Parts: sequence; structure tokens; C-alpha cells
Amino acid sequence: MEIIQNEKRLNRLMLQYNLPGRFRYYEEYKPYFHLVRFAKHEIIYQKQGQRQYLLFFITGKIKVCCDMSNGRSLLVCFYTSFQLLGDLEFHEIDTSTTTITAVEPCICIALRITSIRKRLLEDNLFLQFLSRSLADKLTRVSRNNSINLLYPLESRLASYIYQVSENNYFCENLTQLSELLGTSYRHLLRVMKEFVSQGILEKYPKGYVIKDSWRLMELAEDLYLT
Amino acid sequence: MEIIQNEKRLNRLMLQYNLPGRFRYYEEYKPYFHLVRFAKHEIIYQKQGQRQYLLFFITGKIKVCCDMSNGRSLLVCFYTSFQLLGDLEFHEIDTSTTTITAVEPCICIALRITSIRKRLLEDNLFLQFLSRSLADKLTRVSRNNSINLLYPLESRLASYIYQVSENNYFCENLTQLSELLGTSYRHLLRVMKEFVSQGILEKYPKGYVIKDSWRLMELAEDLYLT
DNA sequence: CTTTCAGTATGACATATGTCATGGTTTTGG
DNA sequence: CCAAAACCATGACATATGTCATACTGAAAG
Repeated sequence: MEIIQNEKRLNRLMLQYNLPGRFRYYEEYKPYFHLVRFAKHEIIYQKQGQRQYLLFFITGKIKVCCDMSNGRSLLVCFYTSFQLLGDLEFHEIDTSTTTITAVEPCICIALRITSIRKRLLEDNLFLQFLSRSLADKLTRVSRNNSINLLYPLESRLASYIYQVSENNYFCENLTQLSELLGTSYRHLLRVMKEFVSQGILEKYPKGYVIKDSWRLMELAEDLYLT
Repeated sequence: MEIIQNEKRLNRLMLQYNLPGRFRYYEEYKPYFHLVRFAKHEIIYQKQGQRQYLLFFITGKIKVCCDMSNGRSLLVCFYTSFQLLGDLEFHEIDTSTTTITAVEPCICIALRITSIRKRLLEDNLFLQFLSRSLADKLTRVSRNNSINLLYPLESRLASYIYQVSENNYFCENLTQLSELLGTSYRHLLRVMKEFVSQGILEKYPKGYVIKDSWRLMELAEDLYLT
């Protein structure tokens, strides 16, 4: 996380995304807002520890994964538009460990909450926002789960590739990806090959090129969508 | 939903479950609290419409299902201990439609919110509670999803049977159940048969008897747990 | 430069699950 | 009481997915 020293831009963004309207005591918190940037692949949130910040995700793309007790990690969803991050962690629930990673460079507004946490608990505008954010996520996650259960790997993989690719180029560690999608490496490879033979992807020594972006989207079945 | 006219019991339960401590303006809401009972199999929450109540689930057992756009319905989880119901609906999100059914007779405290909704939005104690409740659910649902993805139907079915059975007797509409578990009727039958052949269940003309409750629990893998 | 290791790739086989056809049984509406 | 509908049951076959063994490759470490 790199802090961007640009007061003007910070203020512009805060207005643009209506941050003042989301806090009753906005003025009090003002000194604790910072404009920050995350590099591609940088980890934004992980486990405990990182709880000193609440993040307002502004632009870029992030990937949310759920860390399992057996050490595995499963994809939950992607976000590409305004979101509150750290809402779960705000409640200091330890049983949940999600890891949020920047898929593309991201701009966020960070609110350092260590010293204002107590005050935020009295801020009903903020609490409404927090609660609404959680409600939205719950809705989304429930829906995604159902789709996960109902559709084959093909859909999840198509959606994943569609979302993380840049310039129609897809290149990721497939071993890790199989973990993320909750499947076996073997099977992942099979489906990748299937995509290739269907002319959706084309294999290169390093990574794949998307040849039929439209078809990929069709297969994705609205999964993991933002 | 049947209202139980028993002021004394209502007050006792409200104290026991610390309802006064969950609202800043508790006294204002007092006239809107009611003690209610749901019969076994009665629908507690469904779609829109039912939003005039917030429910504090006290005793019994309930089943939460997610209604899909294609008309299907998928099991989300069970609850057997204190829970807030209607938190999602409180935010008036239409995309989410969950149905909550009483698996066993239930006692709840209903709070009629039609006239106090606005006031509740200013009640930061309540908002904290609401938000915390949503955070817990989100955590749980994420976890269950992952398990769903990682374990075979066997686990989900075992957990389901374990939870809805009474006196070691299990008797439900298997066609509906297959829908609920996101699988095919055929496959459900197969696994049921498997349980029988393993001596976990015993088939009777009407329903099944659990012979090996312990094994069933083992198979359940902590799924759908409360 | 060689060894090691992580990542890639593939075949063979097993298991989990879905689909379809078909028939039996029970419930229910008339 | 009969017919229709809903539910239960099972076989055959297809597809989705997992497991294991094995081998190749390129990059990192010594």
C-alpha cells in the first residue's frame, strides 16, 4: 500500500463517491482519510492485523478469496466498482479469514480507524452504510454459492478468465488457480484444453490468448460478477 | 404465525435474550414487541411482503433457503439458537429472496417495524446489532459455500438428515430435498441407499430410521451447522 | 553446470453426479 | 371408486470431476 500525497485528488474523489454523505461525523474523521494505491497482485487485506484500515475501493479490480482451515483458499468474488472493504473485519470476527488481492492496480480511500473506531460505532449513518454493504455482500455470496453448486467448472473458469485477463491475454499459475476454484489441477487443465479446442482460447508458450471473448462471457453465467 | 398473549413470558424472554441491551430507544419500541409461535413446517419469511416484522428467533429450529430465479430453491443453512431474522430484508434489497421455514415449532419475538423503521435507522445500538448479525451470516455462508464446493453430496445430505430428524426418524419429500441440496433426485436416492447399505439408516415404508447417528455426524463435516 | 524444484502436461482409471426411460405406489380430487 | 397427479424406485448410460503415476520444461539455487 502506497499513500498518494494528493489532497486535492483525495477530496475530489471523496465528493465524487459521496463519502461525506456516509458519515454523520465526517468532519471529525477527515484527518484519517488517505488516498492509497495498490500495485497489481499486491495483497490488500489479509487475516487479522490489517484491521487498522477501512477501505473504500474506488477503481481497479480486486479478487476476494476465502481462506480455509486446511490451508486452501477459495475464490469468493471479484469487485470492480465502489465497495467498502474491511466491513467484516470491523466487527472483529476471527473465524472469517478472507484475503483480498489487487488483480489490477487499485485506487482506494483508506480510513484509519484505530483511534476513531469507538466514534464510528455511534455514527448511525456509517452503521447504516456498513450494514447495507454487508447485506449486499451476503446477497451476492448466497447467489454465487448457488450458482457454484449448480453449474460445472466450465462456468466458473470462464468467468475467472474473463475477469482477470488483460488485452485478451490470460497468464496465471494454473496450479494455484485450481485451488482457488475448488477443483483439481487435472480437471482444470482438461477444461482449458476444451476451451482451446473450441477456439475460445489459443495456447501460447506462456499463457493463453482469448479468441472468442463473447463465448467466454456466455459460459460465465453471470458468475462472480460485480 | 400465531401471537401468544403472554406479557409476562414475553418480558422474561426479552430480558433473558438481552433485547433491551440491543436498542438505544428500547422503551419506544416496547408496544411493538410480540411473542409469536410458528408451527412446524410453517413458513416464517418469504419474498417481499413479510417485511413488516423483524424477528428474534428464540427456540426451535429453522431452515433458510435461497430462491433462485429459475424457480429452484437451495438450502443455505439451519439455525437452532438465537438469531436475528429479516436483517437482509430490513435493507429492502429485492434481488435476494430467501425463504425461512420452521423445521420444528418455533418461538420468536416479533418486532413490528412498519411505524418505527425510521427510528431504528437512528438507533446505533440496533444498527450495530444488525450489522453484526449480517457479518456473522456472511462469514457462515462463505464458509458453507466453500464446503459445498469441496465435499460430495454425502456430507450435505448427512448433515441435513442429522439436523431435521426427530427421535432418529427422518421422513421428508425427497424430490423437494434434492432441489434443496442442489442435486438430482436420482443421485439423492443413490446416496440414501448407500447410507442404508452402510447401516447408517434403515428404511421403513414411510421414511428412514437413523441407526448410526454418530457416523452421520462424522459425515456431516460441520456443514450447515449453527 | 548441474541439481532441484515448481509448474506444466497427459493418460488411465475411479468416483460423483446428471439425464432419461420406465414402472410401481400413494395421495388426492372428483 | 376411479383417474390423475405426485411421489418413490431403479437401470442404463453419459458427463463431470478426482486421483495417481509419470514425464517434460524452465527457472532458481548451489
